[in-house]
Amino acid sequence: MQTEQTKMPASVVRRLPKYLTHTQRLRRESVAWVSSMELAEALGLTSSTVRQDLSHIDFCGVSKRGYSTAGLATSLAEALGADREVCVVVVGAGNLGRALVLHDEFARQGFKVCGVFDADSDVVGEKVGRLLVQGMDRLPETVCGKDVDVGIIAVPAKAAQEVADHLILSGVRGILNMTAAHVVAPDKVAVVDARIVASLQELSYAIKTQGART
Amino acid sequence: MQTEQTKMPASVVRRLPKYLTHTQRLRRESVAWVSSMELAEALGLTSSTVRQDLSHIDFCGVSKRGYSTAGLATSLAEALGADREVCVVVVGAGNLGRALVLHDEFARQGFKVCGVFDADSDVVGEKVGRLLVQGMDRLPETVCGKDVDVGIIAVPAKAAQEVADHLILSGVRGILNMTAAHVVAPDKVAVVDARIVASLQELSYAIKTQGART
DNA sequence: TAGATTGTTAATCGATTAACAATC
DNA sequence: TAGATTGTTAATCGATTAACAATC
Repeated sequence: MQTEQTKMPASVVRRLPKYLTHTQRLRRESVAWVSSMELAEALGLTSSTVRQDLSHIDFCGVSKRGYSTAGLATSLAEALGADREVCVVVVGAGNLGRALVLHDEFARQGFKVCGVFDADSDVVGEKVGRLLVQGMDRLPETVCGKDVDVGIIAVPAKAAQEVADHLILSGVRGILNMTAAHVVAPDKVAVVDARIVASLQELSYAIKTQGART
Repeated sequence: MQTEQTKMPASVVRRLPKYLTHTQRLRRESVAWVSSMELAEALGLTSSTVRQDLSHIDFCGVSKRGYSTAGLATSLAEALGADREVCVVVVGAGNLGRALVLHDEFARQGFKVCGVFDADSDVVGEKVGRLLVQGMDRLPETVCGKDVDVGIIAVPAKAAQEVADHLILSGVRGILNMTAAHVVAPDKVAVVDARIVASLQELSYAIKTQGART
């Protein structure tokens, strides 16, 4: 059981969203209890890994019954910081950027898109959902004024670092990088890569080696 | 140096796209040689990890000079299967699906979108770029007829498994899952999660614990 | 040549799995 | 109660890092 001061291992943090998503679904289906074995089965893990992972959050299971889905969902959300609204901005109003602004799943999981920006003055002023595309010069005031924690980079790869630098100067504390480029940031700004093309390349490798010995 | 029969560790495969992207960029910038230290520096790794990783591909560096960017890019592409065109289909013609169909980066890295599908008959027939949205019943013939290796799931999370089952039956060998739901597939079909929302939740955790001891 | 950098072996570190006492 | 399931400790496994001989 985790005291608020220590960080969980990254490997554990990366699995927590899966537990959360699945537990929320069980709740919607009115399932009240779930065991480590059932979670493992559903998510392709071992029950041992599940119990180890859940021992990091501030929540206890019950012998012979497992974990209450209500309590588990709440604790997981709290552990991840998914119990509060997180404001994000999207930089890049191309196809991908627009899709992210309009992505329903974000709002449903507590991520609110508070602004969309583009360097191209031709698209500045266009409407994306309820938002207007703004010029990059407006980024700092939006980040400060609306308490934006996260910036999403959805521009061509070659502009990724430049956009990251803008976001960092504007004061975001986390960056979601949708490009294939590596982005450098100071320690105080967390960077996570979404790696869409890289994921396809992983698949390409997996397909190529299907049948080869492990 | 890797013989074609053994698979590389997943941890290595996940880093190869980063080496490839960076090396391609160096080539564009007319940089002919790169050392393991330079690669490590640029990508946030150690030079030891870089040398270990590159020892898995069929390519040798040169003492005192490092790796030829031309040779490295070619070998990495070959190792990943990125030297041939991979046909993909996108299932889901919502905002995200459409954005992926139109995503320039795919074509540039050798992924060709050969079809886009949706279960909603209202959007079937609409145009996305040069493609028409097709009904789900057309999926099997497209996958077979056009030798499609990969299906991308870009539908609401609750329909993810159903779409995965369609793709599997149609004969794809890999699935890129853009939803938060876990997707189950037989061993012969590789699944990679893009985890956009999960990545935001990772960031949310990182932000929440910024300043906490590691 | 001297010095820099590779490829590889050995050491360390961390993550996963197994095992089991505690418990409801 | 008996049996199932947790939380945790110990064992295993794999990934990363360090070290260094070989080499250009």
